[in-house]
Amino acid sequence: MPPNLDSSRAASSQSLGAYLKSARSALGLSLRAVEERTGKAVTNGYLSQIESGTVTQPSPNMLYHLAQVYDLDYGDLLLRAGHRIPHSDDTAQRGILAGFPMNALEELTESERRELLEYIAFLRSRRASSSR
Amino acid sequence: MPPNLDSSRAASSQSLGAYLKSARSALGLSLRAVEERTGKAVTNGYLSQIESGTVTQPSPNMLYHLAQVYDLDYGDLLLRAGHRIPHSDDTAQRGILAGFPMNALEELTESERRELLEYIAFLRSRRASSSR
DNA sequence: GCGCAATGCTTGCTCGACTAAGCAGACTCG
DNA sequence: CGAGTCTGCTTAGTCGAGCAAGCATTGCGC
Repeated sequence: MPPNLDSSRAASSQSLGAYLKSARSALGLSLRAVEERTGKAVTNGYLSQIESGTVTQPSPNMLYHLAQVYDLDYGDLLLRAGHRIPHSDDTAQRGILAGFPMNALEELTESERRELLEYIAFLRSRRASSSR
Repeated sequence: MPPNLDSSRAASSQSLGAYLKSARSALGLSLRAVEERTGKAVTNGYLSQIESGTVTQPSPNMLYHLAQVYDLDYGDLLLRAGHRIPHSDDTAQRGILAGFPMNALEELTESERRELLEYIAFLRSRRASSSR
């Protein structure tokens, strides 16, 4: 559960780093553990910069990954980073979860899920080494 | 109301510039007129870059100003620019299905996704053969 | 014709997000 | 005592957003 759901008028920009740091230590995760769980989307060095305030306004995408790992409210993080968030009404957001048969995942056990994540990480790392 | 509310299956990255350009010409505004109405937040040169596709991912703040001037849906612009938007109703939760961070799936390519499905099939078959 | 303002557009530059690679220190195990 | 690993952290460098200032063209009134 996100400790803070207030959202309208968040605690401005200053606290983002500290907020994320406390969230991480609350989960007892190392910088590299977080990097791992974001699928390398957020590197440990960069996370260190965010927490120390060297980087003050991470991109929405970065914040999204962190929100997932820490189980925090994404919109709240956006606000803390100084981004505007859309006025809530409906909003579509349809095609984002690229057509993937999600029910295929539901039956998996914990350990299987973990294996799967490792496999995804493998896919990602394989691609990372080839392109770019 | 935004002239275009279709949005399910957002055409993502490529169309943002053209979309904004048509929105502007629909209002009969010049680049500098828009710059003026955003309070200089979006300069005419930069807007030209966005419309031509030279800049592909303007920051949320820029998009917000444009949404204001053109009277477009801010969240929709965010999506078209490739930003994630918060699931407003409640919490991130949505991103995790059965304890599985779906965000891990989103960046995969078609072929990778297919590989992944095969791997899931393998997990399932392995379990089936053991017992249960 | 000559200005002159307004149009869209380009271009050199700054600045900050972000990466990749490394660092020193703390800890464990042989 | 190493050798290895894990921790947080730093730093040189790349990349792209965003700006200031200019460009060429069009169209107006004189």
